[in-house]
Amino acid sequence: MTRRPTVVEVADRAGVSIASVSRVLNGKSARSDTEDRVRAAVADLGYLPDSRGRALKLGSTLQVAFAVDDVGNPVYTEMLQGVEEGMSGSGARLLVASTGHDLGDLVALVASLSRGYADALVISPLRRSPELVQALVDAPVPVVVVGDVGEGTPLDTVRTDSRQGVVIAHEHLRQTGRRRIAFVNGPTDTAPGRARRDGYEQACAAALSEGQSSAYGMVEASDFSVGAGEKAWAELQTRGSGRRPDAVIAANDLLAFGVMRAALSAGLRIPGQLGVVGIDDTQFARVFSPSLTSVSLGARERGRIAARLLLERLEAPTTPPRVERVEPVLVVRESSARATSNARR
Amino acid sequence: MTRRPTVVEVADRAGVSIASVSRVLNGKSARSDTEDRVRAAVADLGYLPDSRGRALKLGSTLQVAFAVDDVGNPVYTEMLQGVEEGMSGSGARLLVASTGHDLGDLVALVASLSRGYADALVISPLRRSPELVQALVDAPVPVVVVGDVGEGTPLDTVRTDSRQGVVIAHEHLRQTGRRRIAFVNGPTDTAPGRARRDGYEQACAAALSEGQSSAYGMVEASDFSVGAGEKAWAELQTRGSGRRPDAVIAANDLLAFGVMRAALSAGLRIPGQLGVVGIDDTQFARVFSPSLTSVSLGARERGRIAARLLLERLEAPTTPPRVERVEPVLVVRESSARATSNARR
DNA sequence: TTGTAGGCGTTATCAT
DNA sequence: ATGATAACGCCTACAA
Repeated sequence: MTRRPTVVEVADRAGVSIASVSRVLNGKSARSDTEDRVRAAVADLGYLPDSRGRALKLGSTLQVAFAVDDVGNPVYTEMLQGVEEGMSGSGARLLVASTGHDLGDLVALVASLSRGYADALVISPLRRSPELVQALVDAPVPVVVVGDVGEGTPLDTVRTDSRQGVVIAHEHLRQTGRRRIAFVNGPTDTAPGRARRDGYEQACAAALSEGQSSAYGMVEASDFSVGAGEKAWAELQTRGSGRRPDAVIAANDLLAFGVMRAALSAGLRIPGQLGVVGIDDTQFARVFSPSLTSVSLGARERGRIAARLLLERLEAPTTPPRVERVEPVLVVRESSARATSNARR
Repeated sequence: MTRRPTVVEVADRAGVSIASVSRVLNGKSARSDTEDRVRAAVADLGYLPDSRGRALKLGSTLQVAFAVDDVGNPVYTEMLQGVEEGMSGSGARLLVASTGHDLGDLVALVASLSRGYADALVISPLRRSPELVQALVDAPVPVVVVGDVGEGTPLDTVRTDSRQGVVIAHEHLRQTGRRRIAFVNGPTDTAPGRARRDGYEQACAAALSEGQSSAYGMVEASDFSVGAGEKAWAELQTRGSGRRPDAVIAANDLLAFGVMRAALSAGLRIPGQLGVVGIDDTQFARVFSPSLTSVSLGARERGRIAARLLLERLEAPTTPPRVERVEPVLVVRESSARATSNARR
């Protein structure tokens, strides 16, 4: 187990100076016989440039950090895959930080970027405190935010319109005949939670102005998980004016899965007695039985776009920040089919 | 946007030498007033040690690479979370490489570790070629393999017994009265594919020796995905001696979800007409409707153990390689309940 | 206890 | 076109 070769050994073996080795390896012009000898020496020794030396000298690491609240949520896995796709070919590696739910951790993470272990950051935060936004703006490396970070914040951003996503879901459910549409939201101290609540309120108001009363009420789950969705369903049972909702919009697919699981366990038929629509259109929405109608927010594409923005930002650090948008798209599946006559009790 | 401070600036401000700064920061003894002044300077300047300089000097990066075939498969997400848990507190960052399905990529990845961008590697390869095993053994950094890498390979390993997992699943299905048990396997050119096939054959043989004929046959899916599971179900329909299987063991949960989706779409009742058991016990097994009986292989725990082995290996590089085992555990849920009389046609 | 100086492996400047 | 040399930021003998 001998030490790894360095430029010095390569130079010795090729009979040239380390400067020539470096030049050849970095594609600067060199006499062809010099180049040949260097390449031969490199091949002989199995030399690979050390990324640590390189990082120190160049001040960049070819690493991008991806920070996310919960890698366990498939929507973030898909976003991760998008980022990976978007960066493939750039030679950059991906550093994944699942920050749990501690907001302080996130701020600390961003601050610690000034240790220089990543050239850039892609972050999709659930909660945005003023401190976090400030930390992102002040970050020592380029940052791309996937999500809502407030108008006018000078950061590259990939946005979608999840408020509108809820509106679309609501319209769809009304079109399938539902009139008592409940909303299972995530925590409203999160950006998506607020946006989606606004969407629900807007949709209910719109329905009312068309003479349709459709609001059943919102229940706020403790987080965006399956378990919280199950609890939210239970809570929904305790309220209500005697009548059950005939449809539920869930703020994301995990909550929707939880609602479906609880409702099906209680013996309800979906979509017969209960229509369900999720948000995110994660990979399991299609698979679940019944398959879940869901509003796609293009997680994978948002990841891809974030990566592209990042690469372009690294090329041109001074161009003004850009905002890219991905439109929500309703994907209709079984869980929201029109309640059939034989589904009536 | 001024440059980040370095030890030099800290030393200047504290009125000491850079050596003293370094010593204080690394917990070596120093006179208390020196220490105070250094700490004050550090705080004033918001100094954070540069990980690049540190990495070059110390020859280590505080980074661990985690390589996996498909981050889209929840079992690997869970393993990732386990690794993250196991490393928390070590201060190490996690570099995630989803290698797709190209084996050459994997070998290249391992080889590129000698660029020194990670101190260690946790890898859970689906396919193991002699080249890959050799690359792992020769890797310039400690490697922990989660999975089967062949007896006697001198590498830290976290194993489970997925062959036994299939046997357990088979026994369980027989106990619930099934007698025509099919096996939907993944590709048999993968290590898990082979182990699970062996388990199925062993289980069928054991049943036969007890006078129970239970073998329905194996179908090999093109990969370990939901879509492949759906196709495998279709293929299963084309064979068979007229009678349908009364149960399916799937080589992992994704395949099981695919089978369930296809079977339910075809109008079959689960578990009434078809019992289904998966492997991995991923987070959605509990959620699916009907919930999926699955053999847990402790993905998260294996990740945690891998991280522990790694940290211990970094402490003591010369101790002999170790093998840790996680036992398969059957988690019984709805999809394999005994076929009830009203479920008979 | 503290400071000086050297080196980790690389790239880049500046002579030649 | 090439080579000697100086950085990048950090840690750590070694000397004082």
